[in-house]
Amino acid sequence: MPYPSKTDRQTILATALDLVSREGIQKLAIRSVAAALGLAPNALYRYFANLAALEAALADESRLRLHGTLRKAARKKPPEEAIRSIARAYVRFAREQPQVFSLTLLPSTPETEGEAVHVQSWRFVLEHVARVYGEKRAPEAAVALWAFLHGMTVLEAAGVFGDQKPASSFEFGLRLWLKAASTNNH
Amino acid sequence: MPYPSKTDRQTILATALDLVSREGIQKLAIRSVAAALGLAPNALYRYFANLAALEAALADESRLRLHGTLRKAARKKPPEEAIRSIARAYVRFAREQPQVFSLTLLPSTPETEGEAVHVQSWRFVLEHVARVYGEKRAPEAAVALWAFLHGMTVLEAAGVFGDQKPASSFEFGLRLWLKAASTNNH
DNA sequence: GTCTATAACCCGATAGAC
DNA sequence: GTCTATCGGGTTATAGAC
Repeated sequence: MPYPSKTDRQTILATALDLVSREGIQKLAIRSVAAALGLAPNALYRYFANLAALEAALADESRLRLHGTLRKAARKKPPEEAIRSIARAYVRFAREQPQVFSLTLLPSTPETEGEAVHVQSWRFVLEHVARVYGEKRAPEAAVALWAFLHGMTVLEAAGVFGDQKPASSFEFGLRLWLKAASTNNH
Repeated sequence: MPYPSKTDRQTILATALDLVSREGIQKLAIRSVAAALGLAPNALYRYFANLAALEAALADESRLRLHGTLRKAARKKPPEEAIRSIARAYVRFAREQPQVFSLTLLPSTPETEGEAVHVQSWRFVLEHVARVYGEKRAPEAAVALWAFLHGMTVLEAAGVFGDQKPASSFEFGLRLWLKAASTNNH
């Protein structure tokens, strides 16, 4: 009975993401995913054109998860507290799921069906930043904050801080950013 | 005449770094380096225990080059201008030699002969930051600045800004950081 | 110190049967 | 839609000759 499907796109994606989160992106391979699913390697080509397509889909999925985490962190919080919460959630996500987080900036699938997660997520952040920085300066402020947070996660993941978490530097940067918002905005 | 050396550690390192800067880290292999040198692959094992050791040495070398660039940028400049110059040099290095820059945070060779470049470079930055931020708050301020700059380079390299350079966000973040130094420090 | 040869793995992708 | 089998390529690392 070879005909009924043993798998589907979402199952493959979930399995692959699980594999990446445990073994790292460098262990991702058509063969390793197929083995984890108990399938022959070439079965996956029915769902993804090639390895690059699978990676792109994983990147989209990781962005989706990060976006969900940030949304949840900001829900129903006053402007400044929302920013603090988003910032903390971003760093925590990177810390707790480093391998998934590292997929976040990988190329996305070309097809722009509806609206890319990337765009959607960026608008979400922009709206929250605008609440404390004003519409006009929101883009620059948002990029600066994003860069700072992302840099912190990269440096930490690279081990430049040794064993101790750079909590004070995180607070330092965030406070600095928030202070500029409150003193400069009106 | 098989005995006279055809190569040495430094030549291998330079060739490998050249290869990485042109083809990217994923093309680095014992074989590819050997081919670029016109040697048999296993000749390299006389100089490096394995591929990981070669990579670690490359990471050290890339940090050395970055450090040299930053030193040159800061030379004989007044405190605040030195910071601006260092920041610009950091981003420019990442932009002009992205592949070499990406080696910068890779693991270093375990041997701690003398002082690791990493430590030396960090102290250099710290001294310059202390000149504008004071000794006490220098560590946190330096980490925050580093994270911001590094984040900017990573985001840019990932292509999140599309074609345009985020010059205004760079200025925004740097100005914010410098303003906090001048208003808070005395 | 470099050479040739090779062992022992890894991988993506395709062809053709069922 | 999944299977087996295979092509064609990659890699690290080692053995032994010179």
